[in-house]
Amino acid sequence: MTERATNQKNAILNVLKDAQMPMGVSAILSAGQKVVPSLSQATVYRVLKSMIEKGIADVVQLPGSAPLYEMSGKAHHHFFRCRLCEKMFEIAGCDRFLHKLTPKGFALEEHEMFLFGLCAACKKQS
Amino acid sequence: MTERATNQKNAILNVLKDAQMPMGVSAILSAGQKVVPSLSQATVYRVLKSMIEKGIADVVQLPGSAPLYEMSGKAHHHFFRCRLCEKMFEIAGCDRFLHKLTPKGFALEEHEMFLFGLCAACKKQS
DNA sequence: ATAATAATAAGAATCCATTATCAATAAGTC
DNA sequence: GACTTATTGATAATGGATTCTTATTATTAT
Repeated sequence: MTERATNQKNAILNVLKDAQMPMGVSAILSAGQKVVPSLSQATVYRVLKSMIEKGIADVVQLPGSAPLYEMSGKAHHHFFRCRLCEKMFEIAGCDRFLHKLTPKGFALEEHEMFLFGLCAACKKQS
Repeated sequence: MTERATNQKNAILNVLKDAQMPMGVSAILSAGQKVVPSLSQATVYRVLKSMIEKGIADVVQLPGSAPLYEMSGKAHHHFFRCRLCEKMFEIAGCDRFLHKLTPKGFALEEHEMFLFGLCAACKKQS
């Protein structure tokens, strides 16, 4: 038989679609359980894996943390994470800078970049 | 009593001093065992931890990999890792670019950056 | 040299993220 | 509705990195 549509898959898909930032497995699990209370961690891992294989979702690897997940299809971007509220903000426009940093004769193929600090809201309060 | 000088500590220190790039625990262990054959993994962890606390060594966290270690005291820098020979090359001069990417009102405090691709030598051969 | 004890080696234990197992459940076909 | 089997839930198992334990070794003060 072919692949089946399930409430669990839909729940996880919608969680990621509604997310304002990349989410980790445990956050996806909690959010998904609000829709499908029985949702289990194993299913989150299974469904995420399948979504990534299909190209529906992408992995975001922060240094020293477990991977986060987001819907794919966004333009290339990076993240600024606020140290206080922990929100993540998308950053674009890296490429024109990075090539200038690449040594002569080198071929730049991929890159990772993360900015950390205070977002505008948290900066005001401090 | 006070801290003692040991061959193990010296070996690990020298391994890091001689290193041309950040090293992982297992690489440090192998290199150290050439000087002190009995050197154990636990000691590498213990000594590295102590070196970091003292500010002698720094941790380099690549996304999705175990941490690497290097001597501290270097000017701020990042790395370009060649996908073929796996060597790492230091990259400097990021700051002037990164502030331009930071949104208005945000305070940029820290950042991580990694470049991947081909180094000049490997690019020639391919 | 000797004694006191910091440091080590070896391996067991822990921790965390992820994967595997398998009986129970439920989507899709008839 | 009944059947086939993909999917799930619960939990055990795994893998890798790191820390703990303990008897042994080796540094340093005396």
